[in-house]
Amino acid sequence: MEDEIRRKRLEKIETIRETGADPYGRRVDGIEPIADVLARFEKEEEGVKAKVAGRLMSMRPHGNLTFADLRDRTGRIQLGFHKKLLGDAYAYIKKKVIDPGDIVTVEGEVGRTKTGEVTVFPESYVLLAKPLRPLPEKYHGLKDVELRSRMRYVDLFANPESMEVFVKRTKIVEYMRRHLSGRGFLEVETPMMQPIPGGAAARPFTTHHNALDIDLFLRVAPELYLKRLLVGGMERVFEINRNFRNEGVDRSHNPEFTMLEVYEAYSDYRGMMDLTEAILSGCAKEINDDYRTAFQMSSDEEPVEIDFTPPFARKTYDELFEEHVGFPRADEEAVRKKADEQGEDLSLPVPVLADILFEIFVEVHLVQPTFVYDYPVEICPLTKAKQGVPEIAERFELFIARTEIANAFTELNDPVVQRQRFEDQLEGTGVDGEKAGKKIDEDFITALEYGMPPAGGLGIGIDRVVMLLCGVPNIREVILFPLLKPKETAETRIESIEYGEIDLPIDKLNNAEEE
RNA sequence: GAGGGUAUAGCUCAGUUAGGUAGAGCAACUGACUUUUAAUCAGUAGGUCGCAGGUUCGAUCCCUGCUACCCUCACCA
Repeated sequence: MEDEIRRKRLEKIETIRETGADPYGRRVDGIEPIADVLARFEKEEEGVKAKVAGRLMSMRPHGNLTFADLRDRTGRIQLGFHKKLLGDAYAYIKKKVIDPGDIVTVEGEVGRTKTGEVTVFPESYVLLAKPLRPLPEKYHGLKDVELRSRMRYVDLFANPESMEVFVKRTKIVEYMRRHLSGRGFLEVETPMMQPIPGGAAARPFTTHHNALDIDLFLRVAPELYLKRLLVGGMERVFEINRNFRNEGVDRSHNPEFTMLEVYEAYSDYRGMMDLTEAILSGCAKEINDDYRTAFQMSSDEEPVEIDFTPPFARKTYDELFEEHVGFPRADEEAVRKKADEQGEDLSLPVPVLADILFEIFVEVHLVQPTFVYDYPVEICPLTKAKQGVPEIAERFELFIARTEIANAFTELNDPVVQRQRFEDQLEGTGVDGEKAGKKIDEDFITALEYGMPPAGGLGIGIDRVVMLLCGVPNIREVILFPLLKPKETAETRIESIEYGEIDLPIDKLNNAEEE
């Protein structure tokens, strides 16, 4: 069937070529965005001419008049192809040489139909691209979640609500850039390929540089490089870019994801809290024109209203612990007992056990934006301790809809303490064999030894912010091309075999060139 | 990594109650139609029922394995 459609379309392409026209056109000048045409018509109404281009989305023929929808990036407008206006050229529309899905440009007068719909009545049209494949169902669109991700190019034009999410994503990132630039922050780019992966406790992807013959890691965080920039005197920096973590994939985790990291010299975690609140509330207001947004946290729950109106709730880690676990975190016996009831490994340090309890009993309650601050120092190796309170780290995490959205610290700038923390961390990871072979980033320590100003550091997970502000429950819906396993078909199998065969000669060729 | 679910026409979905090789709408094709907007009307065509085995006289349906995706959990942001 699909082949039959393809064959028919190829025949149509031949028909078009026989007339001397090119079914795959070229540059078109003087195109007006559809939204502008509609706005202009609202004002003038009389004698408005328009030249628009886009994809034909639906065609409704009535003999010598055919209505169609034309869509471009700015909107949709109705076209009324009329034999009286088009003459012989109308035959190609009547004979369906022009199909829904075709990309065309039309020029003509704008008017209203009987029903009052603003419509361009083309006096001429030019075919610019002829699809060989049929459009998805015009009413339901492309529903299949897998197909939508794999064929995002179809999803985008078939499902306006999908397009809307990605446009919003861009606007969210734009807003953040603008907001930070306005405060004098410089956007920078730091290495994605790092010899020592640092800045987060996550398993990295490994790769290899052939010419240098060194192993490299895709970064799990830009943190240690951004702090080097603080040493260098770039006092306010941020980066919005990809991080890579070689871990599980689920509805809130993609192996590559986008983080905003911000560092501000002479500030601290309190400053970062204010900044986070300003960025996120401003973003919500700008994107949705409302501080509130509806979000469905899991498939078996009703959507809840998340309210980004500042100020966000601010509660200490210990305060929330006692409130929801039922006893003070300092009560080590109670912590061990409760952890045991949960079947946790009691050989773990008490602060770690307490943190597990925190995750189980507290996080489910953190639905509205809530800053959780003043963490136990044991679970925050890169953080500066609170003045006069050595067991508390100056750190906060922002939770929204039970999910960690932001994470911030008062940065440690004492090179001796930093080295000690790194070493402790290496020792402490003996439990987890995966992390064996981790190294201390000596160059980062060296940088600190040149003096890093006291600073606040902040990380915000962009994908998750987009999920919240767009009311989308799955991270794949906010990433244009999320990672999917290649679909194994007979075709792809043959391709991989062919690659295997040509791989060798290419290798030999390269070696020959080197010598 | 564990458990549950889904896979039928290009798309959206029925269905085979209990095994006898499938159906609608849209899209396509032919025709009618000058104001529709999920256009309408008449007709035509389109399927290896995810892949590979097994049971059976016979499997899209039952069984086993595999693949992809979704959900829940674990790890993580």
